[in-house]
Amino acid sequence: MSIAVRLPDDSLRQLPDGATGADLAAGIGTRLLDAALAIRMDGRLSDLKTPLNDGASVAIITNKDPESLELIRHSTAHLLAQAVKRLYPSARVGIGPVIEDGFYYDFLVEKPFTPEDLPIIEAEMRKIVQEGVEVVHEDLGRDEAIARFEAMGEPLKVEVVATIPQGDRISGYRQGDFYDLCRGPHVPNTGKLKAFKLLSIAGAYWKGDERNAMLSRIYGTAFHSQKELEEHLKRLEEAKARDHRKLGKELGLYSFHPEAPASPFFHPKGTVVYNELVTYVRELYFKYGYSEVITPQILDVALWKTSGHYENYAENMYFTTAEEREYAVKPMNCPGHCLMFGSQKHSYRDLPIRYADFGRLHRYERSGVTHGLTRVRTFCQDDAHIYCTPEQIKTEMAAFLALLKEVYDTFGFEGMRVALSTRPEKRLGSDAIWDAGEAALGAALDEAGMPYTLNPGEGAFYGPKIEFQILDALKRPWQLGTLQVDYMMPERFELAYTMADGTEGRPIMLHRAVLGSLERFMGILVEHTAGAFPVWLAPVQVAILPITDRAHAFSTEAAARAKAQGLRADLDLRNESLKAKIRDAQLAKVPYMLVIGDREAEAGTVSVRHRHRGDLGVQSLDDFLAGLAQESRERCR
RNA sequence: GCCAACUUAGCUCAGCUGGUAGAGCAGCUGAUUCGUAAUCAGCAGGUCGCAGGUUCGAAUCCUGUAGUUGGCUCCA
Repeated sequence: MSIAVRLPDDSLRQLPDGATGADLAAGIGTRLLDAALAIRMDGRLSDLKTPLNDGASVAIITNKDPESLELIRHSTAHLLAQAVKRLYPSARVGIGPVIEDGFYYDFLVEKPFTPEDLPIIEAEMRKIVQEGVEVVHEDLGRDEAIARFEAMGEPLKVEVVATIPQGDRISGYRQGDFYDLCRGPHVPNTGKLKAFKLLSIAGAYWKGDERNAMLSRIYGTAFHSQKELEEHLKRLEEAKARDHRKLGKELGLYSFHPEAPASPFFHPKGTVVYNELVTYVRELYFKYGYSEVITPQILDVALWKTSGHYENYAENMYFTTAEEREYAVKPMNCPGHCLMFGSQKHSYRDLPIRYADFGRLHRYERSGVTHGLTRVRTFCQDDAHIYCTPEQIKTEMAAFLALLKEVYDTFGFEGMRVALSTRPEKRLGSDAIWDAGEAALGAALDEAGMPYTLNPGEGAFYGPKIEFQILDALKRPWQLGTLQVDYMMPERFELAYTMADGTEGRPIMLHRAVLGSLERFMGILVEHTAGAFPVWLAPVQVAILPITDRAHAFSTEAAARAKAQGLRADLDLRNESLKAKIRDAQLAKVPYMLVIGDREAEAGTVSVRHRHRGDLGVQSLDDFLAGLAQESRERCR
């Protein structure tokens, strides 16, 4: 008996019955057998030693195939578990999946791991690699699997087996003294795992649920080669160097204080950036027909009961009492806007009405989840609420998309992705209303030709939302903009407008933001630009550096003239060498430096240096200032 | 909130197993007047996050507390 399989180049190959992927690879060449990690049979990844089916299409997976990276990481996770079990026999294993840039494995241990354990575990892993332990697949019956893991004293694995749907195949893998429940596939031998590193320790709840036991998680990563691993570690370093918390401190932008946990203090330089962002958004509001409003910070709880926040959002709100009356600090602007809308009669001719509000919001976030500027307890949004008729949703949405694209283009954010978040468990309103809202957003996206993914259950309590995600300079994704339809709040506040036939209609409310929170946006922007803001945002746009005090008079004049044009100039009259002044300006990431010595002071010129492009030569002060003003005005990147 | 780690001068960090706190940079003073990433010298600066405890003695050990950091299912 023999079988035939089809190779990727469409050739057929005859093999004896029962032959495996390894046999196939060996038949083609010993070097291929050596490089082989797994096979893909009829589109499905499988172990190298899987028996081949007659007539199947089979490809040998090696390091060159993209799917092999995941394979290696998964097998490295197992290698980690094996090493841990050898070193700490009492440890119970949880799960060990592959994640974005590596893998993790969770363990139930009496004493959590410490960072000092990592090198020890890693050394044991290398030992197992040296041993070249064979990794063997085994099919298991459900009862057999449960019995086996019970016998092994692995309660978490037993629990996992119980969650595997009836009818699914259950399989285990043996590698020497270690046995694990796993879907696979895996590399055939631990000797194939060459480049890996354990990175960190973290506590993690079993199944991510805080009611469950806390496990000790070890994160690691693996690559095909040491070189790729090192490159990856270098990228991590780069990201660390751009960390907005570090740069914010170094550049004097903002600080945090225990007196106001997770609440930023913007220093003068950070405030310049912040205000420039607001100015920019204001200009766009003018262009796109928004009206800015100002609303109170603290409002009676009665309002929050009307809006539904009291029932659905109270755990994120701050409360306060005065004269025995209970108030809440606003976590959102929308209820205030509804009061304003409702205070006047509106005609269909007035709609849409777009209220924009930079009001300061406070939201209580659990202490463990705050993070620098990106997750804070007080912030402002470039927030606006659009009251419109049902027919106007589509045009409003199209206009919003145009606004969004304009803004993201200004900052150089690319790779926009869109997600539609649907009804959460905790919500207001009937299913019919949610059906309508989700359908309206979906249809609007379809009409705009924007592909999107679904985030089931991630919507706001008052309505579904669209979230817009971009990629920064390091290709990391960030969610910025959002657009939400809300039928509920107009209903609860009994908002109305007079329709053409004289009867009353209920407006639809759209919640939307482009930058999202200004605080968070600033953090993202610091990382995106590595702190080197474009001229229009730079706290100091030009540093004026006299070489000797003979040049002080002209330098002072240059600074005054820059200031007269609305430019932010810093005059460095310190008794320091030019080199030192340049170094300080470079470290402060000032876009332009003007070197002024005797020659320049004499001729009324400046020697221009750019923070990235270096010495740009001499030009007249007027020409330089005109160019700088233009670069700032046009918001060049 | 939970698990773990961290918290020493304005900043970045030393300070071994407990024996009365140190550097660089920044700051201040003075000298130097200099051409594209740090001129030199001197001075000053900390009740070691906070509160208890152990000890003859605590930055160091223990307990509590605050803040920060890494995480808390991209499902065997």
